[in-house]
Amino acid sequence: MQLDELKQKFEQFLKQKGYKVTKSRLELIDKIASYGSHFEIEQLVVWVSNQDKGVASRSTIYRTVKLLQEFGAIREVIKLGNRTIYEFIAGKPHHEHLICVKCGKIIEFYREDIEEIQDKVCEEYKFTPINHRLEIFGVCDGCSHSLV
Amino acid sequence: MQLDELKQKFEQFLKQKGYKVTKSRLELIDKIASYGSHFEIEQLVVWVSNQDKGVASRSTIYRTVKLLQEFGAIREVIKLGNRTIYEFIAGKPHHEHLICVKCGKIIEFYREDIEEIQDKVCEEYKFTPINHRLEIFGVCDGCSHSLV
DNA sequence: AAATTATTGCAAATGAAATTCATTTGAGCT
DNA sequence: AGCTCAAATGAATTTCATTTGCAATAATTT
Repeated sequence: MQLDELKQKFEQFLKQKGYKVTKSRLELIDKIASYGSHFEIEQLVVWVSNQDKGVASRSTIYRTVKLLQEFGAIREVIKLGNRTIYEFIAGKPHHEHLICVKCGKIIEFYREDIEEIQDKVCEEYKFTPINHRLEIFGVCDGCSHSLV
Repeated sequence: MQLDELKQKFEQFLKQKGYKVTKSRLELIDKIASYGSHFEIEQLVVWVSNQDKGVASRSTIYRTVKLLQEFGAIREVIKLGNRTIYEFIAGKPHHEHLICVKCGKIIEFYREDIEEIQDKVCEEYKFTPINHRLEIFGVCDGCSHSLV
């Protein structure tokens, strides 16, 4: 999906919810999209506030991230200790994560068969799934060869 | 595994690490074991402090939960928002969770095939897994019939 | 039993996230 | 364009879970 298209959809979403289309909100989509796929809010705050003009304050960033989650462009993907890592998922197919506990590297993968098994499990328990998250913590190839 | 056996192993663990075997530590294992399989630290703090004698203070509980994680008797299983739900896993086989977002009910399940697929994925990425967590959020059978 | 070292409990500090509130801005209306 | 009003913003403050510093205490070591 094109970023412009996404922004249009976000505008629609906002209007439909009775929210307002503001500069901050639209600019934040840009910023988040160009930040890279995974981010933590506090990093984003620092990064955004170091940019030319103040796109948005810390509170607005927190609020907008929530909105974007509601909209579905963003997802909380990794929760490790007290850190929350978000991911920009707009238009991206669903996937899971391998997280290197040494260097923090994040590897994405997708397995249709895991999805299918989950569906079966949910059916079995008459459970209606909304979303899921599979986090595999471990050591990546690079780190397993390093001596540190 | 018997609780006494577990406590013995925990003592060994402490000694081997150069930590001390204290009353609080041993009593906290008892308390956690009898609390039920899933718990949040704050609940535990309240529950424990309402018991006869003060087994341990809030800080000691936090510190001991960390120790027990290191020892392997406890695991952080669900992270939702800013809540962390722990599980007493000593001697329990590995499993994943379905979490009802309406009533908070937690259903455990285990699928050998999911484990196998994960191993394959890790092999593919030359990733050495340490642990993993699959959380499926959704609505349980009971809640999907309720009108609330 | 004295010496050594880790643990405890309290209070204070931390840090992420939410919230308050005065001010500003967007959207609809004329 | 100007008016109105509800919603959004920014700055500061608060909340809440978790962590930490430190003096007192308890567990090991000798």
